Amino acid sequence: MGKLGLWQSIAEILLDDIGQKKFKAGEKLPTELMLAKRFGVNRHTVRRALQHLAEKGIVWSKRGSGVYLKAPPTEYPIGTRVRFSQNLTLDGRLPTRKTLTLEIRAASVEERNALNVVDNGKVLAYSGISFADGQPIALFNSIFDPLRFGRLIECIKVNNSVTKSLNDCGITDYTRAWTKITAHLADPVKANHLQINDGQPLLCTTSLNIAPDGTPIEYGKTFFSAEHVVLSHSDDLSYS
Amino acid sequence: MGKLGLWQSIAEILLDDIGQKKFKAGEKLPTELMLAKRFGVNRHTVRRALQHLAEKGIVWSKRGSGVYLKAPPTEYPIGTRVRFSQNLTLDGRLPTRKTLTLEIRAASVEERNALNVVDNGKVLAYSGISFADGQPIALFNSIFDPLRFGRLIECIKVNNSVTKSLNDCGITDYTRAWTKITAHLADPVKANHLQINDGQPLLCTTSLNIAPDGTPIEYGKTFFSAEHVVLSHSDDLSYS
DNA sequence: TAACCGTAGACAACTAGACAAATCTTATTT
DNA sequence: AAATAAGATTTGTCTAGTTGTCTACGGTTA
Repeated sequence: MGKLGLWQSIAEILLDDIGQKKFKAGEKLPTELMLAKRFGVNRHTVRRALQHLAEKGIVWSKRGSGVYLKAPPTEYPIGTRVRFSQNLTLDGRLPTRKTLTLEIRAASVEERNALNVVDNGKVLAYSGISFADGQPIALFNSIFDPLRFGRLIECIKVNNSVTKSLNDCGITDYTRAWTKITAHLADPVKANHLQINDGQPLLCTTSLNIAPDGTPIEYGKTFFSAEHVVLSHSDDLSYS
Repeated sequence: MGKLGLWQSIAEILLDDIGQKKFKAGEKLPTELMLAKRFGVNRHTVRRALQHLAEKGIVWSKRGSGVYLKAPPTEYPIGTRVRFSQNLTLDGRLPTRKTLTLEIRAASVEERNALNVVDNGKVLAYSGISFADGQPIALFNSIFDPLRFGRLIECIKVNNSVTKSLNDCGITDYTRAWTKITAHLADPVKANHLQINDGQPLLCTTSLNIAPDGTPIEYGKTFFSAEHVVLSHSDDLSYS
């Protein structure tokens, strides 16, 4: 039966260290060279051990920066109670978001078609990263009509919540008109943001939210890390 | 199709933005620091991307001032690959299908939990490939209770239709209780069946169909080629 | 032999920080 | 109102540290 390879032993020791909480979640591990010196092996051997941990989703490495301990690999079923017709909200976990862009800019063709309003070709674009318990799980991109929701920029800066900000702009209710779901491979930039390896699968939802009177409100595109998210849907839920 | 570096991806995204006319000609682009924050990378990486665009004569930079868009943006080719739109509530039920397996076998844990019936641990498993226009679109896998639907094997062989066969077994109506959507990478076997490269993304739906009285009928798992399929969902569709 | 493991080195890609040079903004002075 | 000065911003350049990838080589094992 198997004698343990050197790198497997190292992986186990590292796992042990992690289990004993010698490293905090999200923190940087010692560099490969330091680990190599500590274990008295070649850097490549350490790399192999780290690669193993990365495949198990325990650590995540950022080129030029270091290897980081991932937030606990909790399952993120986006609950069975999620209503597809509304924005997906994470319950039970601490949802946070980080803004990447929040600006009024020219609309792309796609955006122009979705929100047919757009008069002078400008849209309000809000993009960022969604976290659950500190783990990035999605890249979102929301497009609004700046004429109706110009105030939204300031509101979002304060509230950090779209629903609440829309409320401040007089939209008390909106519903999901449709959702399209596709899958893609993560490009390097998205992978970097989501702290996954590039080439990993992403779930992509494209959707349109409309007001009760049918006018489009928000055109959104969201990329979920398939590793962390399961989209679920039930027919017999009531959409209010 | 080599792997893209980070800066190459960023250059591509910027090119995309320019093509989509998100920046006007002669206008200043966001500063390197802003772009770095947006893409979640170091300023130097952004600089590399900008340098590339500068070499292509698309932008020019002025020290102390900023980076400016030079050429009038060329219209971006709206790359719309024609894709199959598949409604979420109608799984894998596509024009032609090819049977891979049709047998009664031991149930997996997952299947046992889904169809809580299963007494002696056996299930009726029906798997195959769905085609559209000769193009393989999805790999489906349906699980039934063999006690209730033992005759299904013969029916399916004749009908080549699940709905019709269930009808022959006395099930005139059934509805989708829930659907879970995930994304995975194609393993070599699945890739081969779907005639795509392995490592390509797959959309995976797991679902349960139930009878009007709530008893589970079919537990299904379908892998769609993300390259060819878009799952879509609208609230205002009538499911009948 | 063939496959695998570990060592070794070189280079590329990315991060990080510091500083210089050019420009822009703003306040102050004339 | 115009010119000037000071400070902040922005791009250019440099050095250093870290991870990713590639090639090569020897030893062990099946």
